[in-house]
Amino acid sequence: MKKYTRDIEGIQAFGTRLRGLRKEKHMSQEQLAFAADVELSQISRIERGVINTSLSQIFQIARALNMHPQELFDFSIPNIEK
Amino acid sequence: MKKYTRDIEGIQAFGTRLRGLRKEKHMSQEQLAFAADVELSQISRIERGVINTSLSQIFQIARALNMHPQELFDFSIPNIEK
DNA sequence: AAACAATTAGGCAAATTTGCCTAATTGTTT
DNA sequence: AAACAATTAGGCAAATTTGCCTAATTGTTT
Repeated sequence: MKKYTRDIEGIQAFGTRLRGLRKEKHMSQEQLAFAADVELSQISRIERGVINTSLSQIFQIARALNMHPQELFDFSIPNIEK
Repeated sequence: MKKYTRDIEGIQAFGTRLRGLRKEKHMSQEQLAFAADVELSQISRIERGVINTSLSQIFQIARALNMHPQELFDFSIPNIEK
């Protein structure tokens, strides 16, 4: 049996961060989805941390928010200093 | 027919960045793979930009390199200021 | 409270990733 | 050049993501 381990905490932290940034910009999930060319339901899944999204969607979403991908990762990681 | 568009340039830039960081740390792909708990062939695919890897593997690899995920995205994005 | 907007939930199928593997190619050291 | 290490290439199957969709739930405004 294959193991598909994943960093659940990181995925959730990312989702929370995304939600915060989207709200700061006063965008609805639908607006972000349209701008990023990503499905509305997918934005919802990412923000809730139920999905392990892809590098490409990270770039697409960052661009839709008009920010650098690094900003999406601007939260603390245990035992790692930025 | 479904379209699975992707940001090829971003994916390749990320791979190039990862390779640079790994070499800076004098690690082989095998060492990085072991430390990140990601398959060796997967590291190879990511660095070559042939695959659109996941958020979780980004976190796993960053941790294996002992750095914040933001560092993996430390390259310029057209028309976006950091 | 009613009406509306926004978000969540989840099913489905196709596309893609990922782990596992072996072989081939390329790079490095003696 | 030979020997070895490192990387690339790619096939396969299972797991997962993603787009597309409809319905249910939650939040907001009047």
